[in-house]
Amino acid sequence: MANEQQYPVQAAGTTFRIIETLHRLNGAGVSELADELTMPKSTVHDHLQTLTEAEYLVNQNGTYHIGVRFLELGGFARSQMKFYQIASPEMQKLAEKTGEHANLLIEEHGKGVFLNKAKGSEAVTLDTHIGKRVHLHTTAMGKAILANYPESKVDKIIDQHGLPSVTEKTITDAAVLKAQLSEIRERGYAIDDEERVSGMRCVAAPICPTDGTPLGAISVSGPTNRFEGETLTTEIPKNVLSTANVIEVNMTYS
Amino acid sequence: MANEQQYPVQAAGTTFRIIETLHRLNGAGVSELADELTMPKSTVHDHLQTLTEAEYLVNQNGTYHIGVRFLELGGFARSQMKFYQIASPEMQKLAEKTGEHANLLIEEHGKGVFLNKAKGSEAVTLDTHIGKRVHLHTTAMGKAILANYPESKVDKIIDQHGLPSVTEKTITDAAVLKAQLSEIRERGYAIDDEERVSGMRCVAAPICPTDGTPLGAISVSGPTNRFEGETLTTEIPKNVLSTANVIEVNMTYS
DNA sequence: GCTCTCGTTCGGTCAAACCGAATAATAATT
DNA sequence: AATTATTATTCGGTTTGACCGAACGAGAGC
Repeated sequence: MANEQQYPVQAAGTTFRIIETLHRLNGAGVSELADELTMPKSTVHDHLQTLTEAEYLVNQNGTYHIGVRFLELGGFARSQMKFYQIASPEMQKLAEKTGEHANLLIEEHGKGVFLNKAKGSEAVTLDTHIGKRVHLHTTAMGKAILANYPESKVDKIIDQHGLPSVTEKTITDAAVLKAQLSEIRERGYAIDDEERVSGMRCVAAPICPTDGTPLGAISVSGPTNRFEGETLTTEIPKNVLSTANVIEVNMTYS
Repeated sequence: MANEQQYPVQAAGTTFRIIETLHRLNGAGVSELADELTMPKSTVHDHLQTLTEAEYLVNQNGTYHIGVRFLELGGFARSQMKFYQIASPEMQKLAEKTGEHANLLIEEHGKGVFLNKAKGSEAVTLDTHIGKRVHLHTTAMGKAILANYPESKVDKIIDQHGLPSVTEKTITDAAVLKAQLSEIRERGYAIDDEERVSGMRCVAAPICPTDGTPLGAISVSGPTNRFEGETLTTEIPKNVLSTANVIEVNMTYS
């Protein structure tokens, strides 16, 4: 992997590297960041200063943290999406009906981004916060989206992000993935069998109104012991597909 | 107002100016942005290129948009906040009990940031998306927070952001505001009477566990015709204060 | 009170941010 | 379809400011 990315504006690249490291470390001081990034302290300090003055970071007695200011940008971007507006209430109903977690995911730059989640009565606590980015091939929603992309786009995404494994059941082979994608395309829905989180299964359907390009996907997820047999193969898919259909219809008739 | 802000890393300042303009215009092309910012197209293009490659912007056939990638940063920052974790479910209950919108706001860099909102059965559609930033003096939640800050901090915030009016009822005089803050401090809750949005009233209580410094505030908001008489002066405040108290207790006993 | 570590400030230097101008691509108009 | 207008993109030079090392200050720990 090429380690040195070269953006047209290098300083902006540095700034975001710092932000991302701060995100990863969940807050840090100047020296800690400088060590982590093998950069001079003064440079890091310059950037932190700038970001704090611009009100994107907060300094809690020496430790810098990502500010909720970023929610303004992300939250606004999300609220502008027709798909999010229409799908959210339906997703809520789906969670209530099934008693499990319902999720909403879109693709951006070849990765999946959770736009929303709704908690059902039985739902277990999850690792997914809103905005979380995941590799598409590790989730049912991601696979549902990929299955409806042209193969060239799928190849591009695999090339861009690879197929890293996050559990022992994650699909790491392109051929295996593609075979499953064509299955999904025929069946209409996708299943994730502990491919992202051990002990969790997930059933997802893509949202593809008008033409073929999927706008995103919805899913229901829960522990393996409640996601098996008839429930997994019939009942849950039926509910997910039905909700997906309602969203598709609502999307076309604004 | 000083027009030329000078950050230690100017390029980062430029990048965020572009991002903020893109946010304000809700997407734009290179030329439009260059005009708006009176910058050369090539410079704007360099930054847009960088931001897109870094996956923070998306390019939809020529028009650049803020990506939901920012949700990852903001959403994570929020999810790490104990206050958010504890207050959210209580806020949900408050919305159900009152049938109106319940809101959660914290202060960051002298402005108010909406962390969450819960929709009651009767709730009208609102202009506030999650992450929205507002001037503290224009909302009941903001005033509830300010009322529990030391005067020096209040002065600093007024100095920093001023007291701009957004409706004809917005408080624009520092003396008037301070008088109201001391009232709020005694009474324990704050009221916003169409000071941010015409036709809307809001009742808020600060969350101040352990020591005096407020962590944020919760509120219930709705149309003026449902927020009057006994409801406004007794019933709603009772519910809001009770919820605030539950949150405070839960905060102290982790 | 001393030391060690961390955050911050300062000024020089050379890389790169910025810009103008030229080119390519797209949309609009006739 | 040809032409024009407008857009996005590329390219290379200039000079600014990003980057860095080193010195300074603040604070915690012993």
